[in-house]
Amino acid sequence: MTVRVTEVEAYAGDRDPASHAFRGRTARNAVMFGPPGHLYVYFSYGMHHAANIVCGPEGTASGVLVRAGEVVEGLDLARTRRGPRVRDRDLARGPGRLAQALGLTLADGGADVFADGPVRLVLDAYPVAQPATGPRVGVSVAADVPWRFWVRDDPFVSSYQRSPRAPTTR
DNA sequence: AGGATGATGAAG
DNA sequence: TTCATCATCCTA
Repeated sequence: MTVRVTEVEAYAGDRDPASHAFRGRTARNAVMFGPPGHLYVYFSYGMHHAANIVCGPEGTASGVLVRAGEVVEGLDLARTRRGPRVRDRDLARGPGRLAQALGLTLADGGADVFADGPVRLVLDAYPVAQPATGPRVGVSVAADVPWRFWVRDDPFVSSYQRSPRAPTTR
């Protein structure tokens, strides 16, 4: 299966209160402290997996959450994994959906995305000249940091930034 | 608008 | 050993 990534979020390890690695190394986030190019998969809300790619040098614990993409090859497999009622546009639109389409689970954590394995990251010089940026999804802390990046006007990005919830007074 | 559902980690 | 907290998605 091939997925064109359309949306990502950056997490800056110990300097980023929104990062899983902010409070130091644990069994779950240990991969993030390792060398870059490896998969950090976590399980959230009791039902969804989400995939990150470790991107800092060893010991730095930064990562990129792959939030959405377009399944451009292997649609049948993606449809099988996601279910018959899912529209093609929604096959990998969202972190949990993308992980499910790729068949990723906790067992895939630590995999090297630049080596032979369950997932491979290919840099094909796809030009994203002016990516849109904005605050990250679901993080209440460090909401001022625009570390979410997506392909502008691409239908295969998750829908949150289209309907940014108005600043609620609380 | 709200419920599901389980790993995780901090507290006790 | 509990318990609140989630870098969410689905159904209503």
